[in-house]
Amino acid sequence: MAYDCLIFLMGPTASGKTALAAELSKRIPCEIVNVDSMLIYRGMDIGTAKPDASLRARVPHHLMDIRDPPESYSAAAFCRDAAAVVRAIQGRGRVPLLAGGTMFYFHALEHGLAPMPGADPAVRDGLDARAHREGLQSLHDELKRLDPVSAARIHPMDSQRVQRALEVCLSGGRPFSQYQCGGQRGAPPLLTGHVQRIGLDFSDRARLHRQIERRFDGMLRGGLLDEVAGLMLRGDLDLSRPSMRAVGYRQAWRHLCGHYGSGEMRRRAIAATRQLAKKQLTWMRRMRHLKVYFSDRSDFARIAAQIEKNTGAYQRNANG
RNA sequence: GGCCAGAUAGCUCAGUCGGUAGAGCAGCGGACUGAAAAUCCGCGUGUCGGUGGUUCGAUUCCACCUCUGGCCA
Repeated sequence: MAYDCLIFLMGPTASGKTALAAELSKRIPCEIVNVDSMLIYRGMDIGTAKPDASLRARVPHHLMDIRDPPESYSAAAFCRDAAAVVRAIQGRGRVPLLAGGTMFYFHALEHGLAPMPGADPAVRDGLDARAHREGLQSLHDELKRLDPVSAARIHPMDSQRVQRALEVCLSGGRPFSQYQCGGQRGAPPLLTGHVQRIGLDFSDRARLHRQIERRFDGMLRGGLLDEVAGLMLRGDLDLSRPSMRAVGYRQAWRHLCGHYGSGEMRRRAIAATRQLAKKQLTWMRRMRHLKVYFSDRSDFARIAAQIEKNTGAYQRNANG
């Protein structure tokens, strides 16, 4: 037997994705594929609320602990990795359970990324230096010359998008916007099979906020500061690395450097987590065919049973 | 008990020579094509501590009261 389907499980931070994934894995022969840009890092366990060893021993987890903290990753790399892993899981006759909170990765997986030049560290460094010297407006002015369509769409102060667009123009020789339009038309879909999209949220924002606060305090008790102190001791990290911009890690890092006290660190980290959750919810609101459950009003066993039933409908003979 | 300072947005505070007020942070909404836990855009949410007085009009001036700091006893 095999399954011609896969499950997306998404939700803001602290909404209970891991708990529901654990419940699902008891009922459905599945393997979990991480869809979170921070769970990919080895040695970042406490602040990312990585699934514990017992769950990872019971159910195979993919795309977790695949990078060292000084390295970077990307949506495109994720799409390639995830597509391969999903095919392999389907080949083993199991259901891929894609779970995480990086909504851009879910979006890229479903809608594809137009083929175009990838990130080029040398070009980025050059653009960073230029932005520092001449200001962001100057970069945007140059984008206006090279790619007026993108310049009109990207706000001059949006440093990362201005730089990315310029990076593509400079290293690809064609305007960024030209790669974008139509790029994904001819590309084959990354995934095959019916997708069940499950979202988690709280019935009211204040409850999510309380949960975020409780969870961060738990991380502090669990040794978050020791974890970050250990990362600092490596000597090959700084706050410009994507991994060290992670919510909680960034504030702990600054606290350990003496920028502010522990109370201020806690306050800022919790606020940053709330802001992250809010942005995740903004993505979720415009996702189509998403079945959203309220974590604070739901019985995860019951949800899992419902999803198990839906999944059964996509079971087929392996030779059929 | 006396004196002084303060009381304005959820928090920290600015301001109004008398015409009902604005910053930062927090919050809310949005964008998102190889950094996405990133990077941006938009929005001020208010018995100006209470009661009275002066005034056409008081958050602003005056008196008293309450509370919070500080100093003196």
